[in-house]
Amino acid sequence: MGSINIKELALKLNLSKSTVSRAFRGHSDINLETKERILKVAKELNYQPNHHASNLRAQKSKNIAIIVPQIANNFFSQAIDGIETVAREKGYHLLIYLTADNFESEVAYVNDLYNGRADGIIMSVSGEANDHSYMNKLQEKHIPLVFFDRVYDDIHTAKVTTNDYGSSFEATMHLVEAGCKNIAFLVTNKQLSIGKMRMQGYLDALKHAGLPFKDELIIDCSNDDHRNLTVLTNAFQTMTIDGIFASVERLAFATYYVCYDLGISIPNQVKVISFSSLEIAPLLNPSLTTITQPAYEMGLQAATLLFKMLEHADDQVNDQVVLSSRIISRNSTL
Amino acid sequence: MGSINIKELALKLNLSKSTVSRAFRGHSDINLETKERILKVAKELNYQPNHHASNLRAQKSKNIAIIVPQIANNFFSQAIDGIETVAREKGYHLLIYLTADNFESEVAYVNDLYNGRADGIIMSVSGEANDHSYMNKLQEKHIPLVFFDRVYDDIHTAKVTTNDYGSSFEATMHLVEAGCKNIAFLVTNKQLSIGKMRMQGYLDALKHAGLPFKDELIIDCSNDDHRNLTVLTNAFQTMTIDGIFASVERLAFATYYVCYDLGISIPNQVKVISFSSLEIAPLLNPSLTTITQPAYEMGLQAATLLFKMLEHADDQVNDQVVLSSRIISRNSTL
DNA sequence: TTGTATGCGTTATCAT
DNA sequence: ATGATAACGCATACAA
Repeated sequence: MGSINIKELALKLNLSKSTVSRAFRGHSDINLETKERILKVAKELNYQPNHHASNLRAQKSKNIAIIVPQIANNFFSQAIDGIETVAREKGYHLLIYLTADNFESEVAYVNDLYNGRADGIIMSVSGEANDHSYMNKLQEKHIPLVFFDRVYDDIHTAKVTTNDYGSSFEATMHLVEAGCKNIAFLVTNKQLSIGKMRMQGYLDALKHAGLPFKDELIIDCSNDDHRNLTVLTNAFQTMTIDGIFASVERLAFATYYVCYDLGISIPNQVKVISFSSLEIAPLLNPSLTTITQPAYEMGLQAATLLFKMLEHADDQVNDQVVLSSRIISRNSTL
Repeated sequence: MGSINIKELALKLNLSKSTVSRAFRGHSDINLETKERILKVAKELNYQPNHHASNLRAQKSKNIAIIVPQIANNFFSQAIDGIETVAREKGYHLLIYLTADNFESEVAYVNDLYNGRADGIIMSVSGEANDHSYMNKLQEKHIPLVFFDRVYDDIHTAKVTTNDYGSSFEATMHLVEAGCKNIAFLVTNKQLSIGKMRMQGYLDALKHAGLPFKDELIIDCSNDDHRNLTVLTNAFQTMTIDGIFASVERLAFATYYVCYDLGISIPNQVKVISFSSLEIAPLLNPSLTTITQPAYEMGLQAATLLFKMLEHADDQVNDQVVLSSRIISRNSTL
C-alpha cells in the first residue's frame, strides 16, 4: 500500500495520533489552528482515515445493501435510483446484489451480510415458496431490513408495496370494459406473494364481471424470454384469447413479439394491459396500457424507512407503506 | 451489537482464538475434527468473522466501486449486469455510485474511495471538460481503475470502449443512403470525448457523402427530457430536417415524442437512427434503427480487466479493449 | 488543548 | 495440532 496512515501523518506534524484523529472528527476540543494545519497537510499528503479501522471501532459500515432479482429492469433500476437519492443524502454507500430470481443466491447474499459489511438491507425477494427463517438472524444481529415490492409475508419487518390486488382488479375490469371475454393472466412466479395478489385481483374481477374462470388462461411463464415466446405462441394458437393481463413487464413485451409474429392485431384482436415501469410505453406499437408502479418513489420510501430504523435502533419499526399504482390507458386496450 | 465474536466463540469451544480462526481460513494445519466442531458451533451461534477486522488486517475490502452517470438507463444497467457477473464469480462485492452527470459528484465519490472502501474502480465518466488530475491519486494508492464507454483520454489506464467513430460514420451513411439530405446530430455532451468521437464520425460521413455541413444541425440537448422536447420542437419548426442521428438513446425517444406531437411521420418525413441499448427497439412505433453497443459484454470486459489489474498488482495494465457496435436497421430508417 | 494508552475483531508469526 | 501474542489503523477515556 502506498498509503499514509494516521501515525505517519502525526509524525510529520509533530503531533500525536489522537490530535490528528480529532481534526477529522468534528469531535473534541482542538485548537483551530492546529486543526487547520493538520487538515492542510493531510490534504497535501492525500491522507484519509482508513475506513476499515474506523468502522471496526465504530462497529458500523455506512453501507446499505440492496438485494434485487435484476438490475437491467425498468422497475428495479428506478427503485434503486430512489434508494440512492436518500442514501447519498445520508452519506451512506450502496452495495448491490443481484439474485437473478435465484433463491439460493438470495440466501447466500443475506448470510454474507451478517458480518458487518452492511448496516441495513433493502430487498425485493426471490423465493416465496421456501423457508425464510434464515432472515430472522438479521434481526438477531440488529441489521434492519426493509422489503419492497416483493415481500415475504411471514417476515415481520418494514415493507413498501403497492396495492397489487386493487390495481389488478381494476386492470382486469379495464379489459372487461373494453369488451374482452377471454382474458389470459400471465405470471412468472405464481407462488410469489405478489403473483398471488395480482392473480387474486384478476380472479375476483372475473367473478365480479360474471365471466367464467378458465384455469388454462392462467399462463405460467418464466424469466427465460425465449421460452416465453414459445409458451405464448402456443397459447394463442390453441386458445381463444382476446385480452392479456401481464403481471410483469417482460411478459407484455413477449406478447407483442408473439402477436407481431402471428399477425394478431393489438388491440383489435387482443387487448393488452401490463404492470410496467417503462417510460416509453407511449412509443410502443401500439402504445401500451400500463399499470405503473411508482418505482422511484418506492425506493425513496424504502430507504427512508431503513434510515428510520437505523436511527432508532431500539424501535421495532414495522411500518407498512402502501403506495398506489396508476392505470394509464393507451392504445393497446382501445 | 448482538453479535458474537471470535473470542466468545473460542471461549464456548474451549479453544483459542487462533484455532477458531484457522477453522475459517482454509489455512494452516488444523485437526479435521476440531475444525468441524468449530464450524458446527459457529453455525449454530451464527458466527461470522467480522469483515472490518479481517479487512483491516488484510488491507483489502473485496469491494469494487462502479461510478456511472445513471442507473435507470438501459446501457448502464446492462453494463452493471455484466460487471456483476464477473464480480460475483470472484467473490467481490459491488458498490454503486451515481453521478447524474455531475462532475462534482464524480470527484467527491472518487475522493471518497481512497480510504480502502473499494479495491478497484470501474467508471464511466461525467466531466470531460475539467481537470482530471485528481484521478492520478488513485494510482498512487494503487487502486486500479477501468474506464468504460465514457473515458478520459488524458488518464492513462485500462479502457473498454466501442468503435464510436466508425459506427457513427456508418450510421450517418445509413441515413444518407436512405435518402436523407439534412441530417441533424443530437448530442447531450459535446465536450465528452464520446460525444466528440460520434460527432466526428457524423461530420466525416457528411463530407464523404458530399453533403454540406450546417452548424445549426448539431443540436445541443441535455439530460432534462422536458427541455429536450422544447429544443427539438423548435428545431423541427425552424429547420428542414429529414434525418436524425441521436448520439444517445433518450434523444431518440424525445424525437419520437416530438414527431408524434408535430404530426411528422417517421420514417416518411424524418428518418431516425440512434445509439441505443433498448431491447424492445423492434416494438417501437416505428421500430427504431439502432446502433447497439454490447453493453453487457462491455461490463464483462471492464470487470475482467479490473481483476487482471487486481491480481497482478505490479503490472501496469493499460489494456485498451475496443468492442464493436452493431447497426440494426429497422423501420425508422426505411 | 494535547498526549498516552487501550481496545475494536481478526489473522499471522512464533512458540509450545 | 494448538495456544499466546503482536499488529492492522483508528478513536476514545483518561491523564496531563
